[in-house]
Amino acid sequence: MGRAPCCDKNGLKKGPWTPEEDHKLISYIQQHGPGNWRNLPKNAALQRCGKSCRLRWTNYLRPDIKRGRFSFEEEETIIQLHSILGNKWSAIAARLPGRTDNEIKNYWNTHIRKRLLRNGIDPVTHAPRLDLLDLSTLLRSTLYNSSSLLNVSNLLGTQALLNPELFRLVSTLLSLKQENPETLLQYLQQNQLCNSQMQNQIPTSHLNQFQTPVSCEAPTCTTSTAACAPLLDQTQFTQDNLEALLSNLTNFNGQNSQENLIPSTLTESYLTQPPSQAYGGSNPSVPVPSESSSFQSLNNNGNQNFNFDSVISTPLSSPTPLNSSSTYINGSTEDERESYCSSLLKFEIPESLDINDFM
DNA sequence: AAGTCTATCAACCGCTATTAC
DNA sequence: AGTAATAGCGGTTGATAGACT
Repeated sequence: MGRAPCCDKNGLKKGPWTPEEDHKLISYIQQHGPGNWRNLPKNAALQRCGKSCRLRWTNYLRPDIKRGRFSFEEEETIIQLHSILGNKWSAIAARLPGRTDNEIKNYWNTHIRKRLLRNGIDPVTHAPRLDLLDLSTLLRSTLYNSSSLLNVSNLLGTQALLNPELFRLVSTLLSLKQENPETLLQYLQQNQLCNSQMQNQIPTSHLNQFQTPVSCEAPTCTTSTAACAPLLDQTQFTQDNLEALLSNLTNFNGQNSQENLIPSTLTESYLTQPPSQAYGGSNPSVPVPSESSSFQSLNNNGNQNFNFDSVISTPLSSPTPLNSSSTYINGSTEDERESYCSSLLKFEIPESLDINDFM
């Protein structure tokens, strides 16, 4: 137990301040200045504790407090400072003249935090959330790399966060594809891409998908039990097959947790990426994400209709530097802010995705 | 129109750091 | 140096307004 609340003593008043109380407090501080909060209530004839008076003054009555909506620049500053300082609201407030730590904290919790989550960013680490990522985008990029050099190193940044079995499998497939597609085919046939572990982890519907030549469309959910049947007929083997296979093998992140190949402990982890890289932009403190940090929206169904084309485009530069003069604009709509921040954050999660699950 | 839900934010609580004695 | 009081901070709560059904 900590110290007893000061306001419990002497039956001091709690709760919202009345205009009369505000007037008393303002008048007293105008005459004597702030400070000596312990004696202030008595001297100002207020039935409040000093702590309450200090809070009321610093958070609400101070003449230099800026009221009203946060500008884009203020919002951007808060995000950037938070990525560096964390929940050091007073330190952040010190960089935002006229804003109080309490106000910034409230604004963070009610607006920015939710927006970051909606855009696939963890508000604590400022890194993309692994459980919102689409690894198939990464793999597809590698698969279609015109240089034809297998760039597994692109994957290394995420390797540590993937199921090791999955990563090994994908790496092997890509390696074989690079060396010789026929070798890859043999590998697929020999392993049937369905060892005991994979049988348990890959839904039947996803495996069955590869019994058809072109598989980039929505998987057909069948009740077939032939999960371990040969996945590919030699005559059917195409790059599309491989792509679809990879996409499905790596597309479980957005699905229900029972089918998730990523260990549950890792779904609470994040990419090992410097915090500010999640945002992009020209500001040195906001590096542009690499190709490997493209992300894909989860579709409305959450799992079935997989769409490569929803990959988020190359990041834009931050529209304004951190300390630029204000481009806005109090009074803009939430949608406009959303749009602004979406471009700032570079990738987004559909509204239909229930971000409350991640809060 | 009434009831319910949701978002917001002022204010409080509990803890740590700092200061005074 | 040790102790108590005070200041300050961050997390949380709860009242309320507005949106939704």
